[in-house]
Amino acid sequence: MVKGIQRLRSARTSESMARILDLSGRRWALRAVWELRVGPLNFRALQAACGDISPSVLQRRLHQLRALGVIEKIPQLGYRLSSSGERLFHVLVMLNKWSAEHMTVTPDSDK
Amino acid sequence: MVKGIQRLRSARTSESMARILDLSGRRWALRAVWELRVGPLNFRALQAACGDISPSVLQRRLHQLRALGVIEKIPQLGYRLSSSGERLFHVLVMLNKWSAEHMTVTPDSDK
DNA sequence: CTCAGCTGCTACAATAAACGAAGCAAAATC
DNA sequence: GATTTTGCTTCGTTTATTGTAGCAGCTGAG
Repeated sequence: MVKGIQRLRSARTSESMARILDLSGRRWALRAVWELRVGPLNFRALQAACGDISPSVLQRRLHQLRALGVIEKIPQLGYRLSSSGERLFHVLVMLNKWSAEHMTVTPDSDK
Repeated sequence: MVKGIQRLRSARTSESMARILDLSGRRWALRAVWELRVGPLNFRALQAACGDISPSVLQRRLHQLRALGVIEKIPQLGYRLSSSGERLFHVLVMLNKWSAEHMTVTPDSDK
């Protein structure tokens, strides 16, 4: 293996980037944000939108997303994206676009 | 709770979107892509870049990312982003931007 | 008012995923 | 040829996710 070359490039991952990448790496986190794109959803509707995920995980994710200010709980309607969440949603729109362009032909295996 | 309203809005999540959201929901998946932004990294360098994650998870993620055509293994240098991966990286650039703008002031709790 | 149904959650046992340390064979370097 | 580096694999432990059940509070119908 060519030596040294791996260490020369840098530009460290920022703290804030590491944080959302971490949250994103938890199951259903981004999916929940994505499902809220249509407008406020209550707990059970959101649960259903994500494909009937376990309420315990959903509850946990909602707490975490609220802690980050991505979503907010509103009295009569359940949960909705905050303005920060709306912007995160914009990113997901790009991800959606990407997925449409690059994941059409892959019924690939896992392992 | 206001009745019925939850069911009126729709626009289902596409299959392809559900797929990357699922992969994204696995730990270190996006982080690995992000770390490869600087250029090819070999296994151990990538492992280190992600903060010395477990090699077993990394190995699994690399397989999954390769299965999706996001990264590719190159003979002497290890792993690098494919052209598809580069585009996914563009999405992550936006996520990075978002994180810089919206995660500066939150040393928030989890649960 | 009363009752059934819906709601937001919580509890908990079971399964799956991630961790982390150790190690190994092959390739690169010395 | 010995040593180091590399890409993994294995495996026992910890942590996360699942799925089912259930409960207390609110809501709307009668």
